[in-house]
Amino acid sequence: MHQPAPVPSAAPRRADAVRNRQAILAAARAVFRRDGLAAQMDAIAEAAGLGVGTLYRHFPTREALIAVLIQERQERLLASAAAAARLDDPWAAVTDLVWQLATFEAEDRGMADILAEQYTRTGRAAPGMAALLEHLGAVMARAQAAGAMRQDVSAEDVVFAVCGVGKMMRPDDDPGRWQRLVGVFLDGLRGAAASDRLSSSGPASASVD
Amino acid sequence: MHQPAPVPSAAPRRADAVRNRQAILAAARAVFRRDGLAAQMDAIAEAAGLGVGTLYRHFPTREALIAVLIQERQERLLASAAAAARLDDPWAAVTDLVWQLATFEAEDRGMADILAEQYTRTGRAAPGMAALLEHLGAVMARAQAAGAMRQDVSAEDVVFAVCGVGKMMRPDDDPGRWQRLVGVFLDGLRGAAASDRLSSSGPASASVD
Amino acid sequence: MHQPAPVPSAAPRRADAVRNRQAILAAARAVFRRDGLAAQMDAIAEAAGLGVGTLYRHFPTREALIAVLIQERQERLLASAAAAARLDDPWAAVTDLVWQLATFEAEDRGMADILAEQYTRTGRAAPGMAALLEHLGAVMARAQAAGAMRQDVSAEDVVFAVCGVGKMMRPDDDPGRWQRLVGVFLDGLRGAAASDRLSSSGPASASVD
Amino acid sequence: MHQPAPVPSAAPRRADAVRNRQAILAAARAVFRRDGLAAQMDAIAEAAGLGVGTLYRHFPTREALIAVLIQERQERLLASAAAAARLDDPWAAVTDLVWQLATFEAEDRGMADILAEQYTRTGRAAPGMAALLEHLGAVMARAQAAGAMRQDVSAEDVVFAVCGVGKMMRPDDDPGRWQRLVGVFLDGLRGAAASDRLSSSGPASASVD
DNA sequence: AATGAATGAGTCTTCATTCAT
DNA sequence: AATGAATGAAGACTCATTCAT
Repeated sequence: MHQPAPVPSAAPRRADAVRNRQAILAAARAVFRRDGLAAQMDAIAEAAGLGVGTLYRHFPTREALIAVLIQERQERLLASAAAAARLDDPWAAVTDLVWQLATFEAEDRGMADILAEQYTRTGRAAPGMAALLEHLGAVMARAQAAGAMRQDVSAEDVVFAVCGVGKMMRPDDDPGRWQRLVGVFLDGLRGAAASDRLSSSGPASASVD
Repeated sequence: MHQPAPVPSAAPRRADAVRNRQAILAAARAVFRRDGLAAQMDAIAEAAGLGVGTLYRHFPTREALIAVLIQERQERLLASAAAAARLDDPWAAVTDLVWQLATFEAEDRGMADILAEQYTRTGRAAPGMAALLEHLGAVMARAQAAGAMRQDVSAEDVVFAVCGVGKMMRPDDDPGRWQRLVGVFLDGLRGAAASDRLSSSGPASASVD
Repeated sequence: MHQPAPVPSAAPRRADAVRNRQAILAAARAVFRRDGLAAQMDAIAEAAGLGVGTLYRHFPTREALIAVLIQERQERLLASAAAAARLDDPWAAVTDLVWQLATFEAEDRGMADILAEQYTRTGRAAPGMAALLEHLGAVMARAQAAGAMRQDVSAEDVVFAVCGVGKMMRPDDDPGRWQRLVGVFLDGLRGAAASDRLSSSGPASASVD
Repeated sequence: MHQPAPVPSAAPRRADAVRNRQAILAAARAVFRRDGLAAQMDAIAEAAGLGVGTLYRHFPTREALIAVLIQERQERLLASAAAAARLDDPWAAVTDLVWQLATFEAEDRGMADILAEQYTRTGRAAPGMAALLEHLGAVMARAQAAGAMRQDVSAEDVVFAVCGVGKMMRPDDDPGRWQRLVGVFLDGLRGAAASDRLSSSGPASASVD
């Protein structure tokens, strides 16, 4: 049983490299959460206990680092989303997925900022977001078909709303607030379309550009 | 015997100055909307067709400019809020005020960003926000007393939610989306507390920090 | 008795113009004294109760204003210098002139700064300074011929020394200090050359570039 | 068994860094000497053959750079001052110290400018200056007690006078001038108080503000 | 491969000077 | 002739990124 001669490029000193990569990602999450999007590369490197050079060896660009951060987190989110989609009760699947998403945002507010920012602005987060929207879309379709959910909202709408809540969260806010608001939102989502209700008759004479 | 109108109060050399001040404010709104809070003074000056120096003559500081922007808009908002508070129907007063707020955010998305960002953080917008919260609080208390609205949400909660939607808006989004979402939110807000409902049972096993 | 038809260019509204020019010069003196050389044109204009534009009508340049300031003051100084030069006693003429110069510096420290700065750096103050040096030189020659003063110092040396004291003065210093030091300096100046004295044997082993 | 010299204390990556730090300090001295206090950071960086960023890495602020410059030089000065204070002859100790100070100013005229400017104003150079004044005060007290020096001058007076000379010096002046003037000053300082002498009778009718 | 020093374009802000009113 | 608003070239400082050790 021969081994492939120790290829120099492939995966040398994997232990170190992987450890460092993880350290950087962890530090980046922590620092972004603390300082917001304005966090500096040096701060992240220091938090990781590494030099900036090492950081740049792993991530060629600030943007690249952020992209990976998004990617990583989305993977976890997609897993929960997939799990939620497997629930039997159609409405329960929707609420579960929404709570997962909101909790995800609450767990890492800095990332939530980035996520929302990027999602709506550029398409950086698009691949993962597409998958999320697919799951959510499927689950919502099921609930809407079962008459358990308003017909006039899309998966994009729901993500938009939850990201909005996520963007408003601050590290030391009472988590009760976002939980209350997600509850309100889900309540509004349940039942028939809103067109027959007074409250959603829309902006009266508002001049919407 | 008419005089060539000796302008009464304080308006010296105002033909240009006032025009330029308005040009700067307009440009600032536009640029902040386009570039977010990161917008640069030079960009604003250029957008206004003026030199940076002129910009600094009118607003001594970046912060000062932003503050005035907030101030200006808030005055308009507070007027609508006061009007909404005068409506007879308790629930109508709530929905009207919420729609006013949301429309306000939609009209100037860049400013909405700034407002939301600052509102929760430093309180740069605090004075105006306090007045808004007062109006909203009064209106909500009336609706809640009438049993027309959930008891467990505060005025802050509502502003938080609407600002969240505002922060997500982008200049070329379909306004239908935010209108739909505000409608959903208002629906969720109506009626008794949600504690007896499944949907708002909260994050199941979520690890909320 | 006819008047020359109101020539437009020559000297129109002389009253205003002269008054303004004086106001500017007075303001400049005051402001330079207060803020040092860093004083701004706007500050001077404001102190004069005029717009910057008017200031620039009278003095095309910051430098020009300073030059005139120097000029003006030098004229006064030169008058005292000429008077001192007319004293009978040779040594008294020297001390009187030196005291005049030092007092001049003390009266307007901002100007003293400017004077010293300009004198040694550019030749801006040169014309007036030349006259001053001539007076001082004549007076010193007389004293030196009479054996009442060291032979090895020049008029430039003396001006240099007094300007040095002038540059060190601050608006709220005790005037006693500079008076004491000028006294010391004059004492050192009196009598025969210093080459035969221990104290002025010069820097021992100092490495003077 | 020799080791590859594990440098003992704290000197990581110092080959370049230390060299650059020295280059910056040297450049700063040169540029301040040439341009006075108005010297710009960019000019210093360029003179050092480095980018501005590097300059700011070593000295966080313009002020910090100046402070270090002062500090560095003062240490050398204080050493000479201490040495002068140890001389047996009281008057020789005074003259030696004064010559040291003057030579110090002459060696780095830019720094002399800064020193004098700051000495009387903010006290940026205060700590070192205090030590200098202490040495000088001790030495002067000794000389005055021995009747070798005027009683009515303080250590501050002497520093003031020498700084004045320092401020007037320009890079290409003949060093003979300042040496001559310091000699004159020391001559004036020697012997009894001047109150019985004509020359120091003070400004006759001068209007001292 | 890791380090952190170096880089320099870009940011906010100031101020002497110009110019429309 | 007076005014003060407008101008824009600097100046101090920051920070993502590169590179010598």
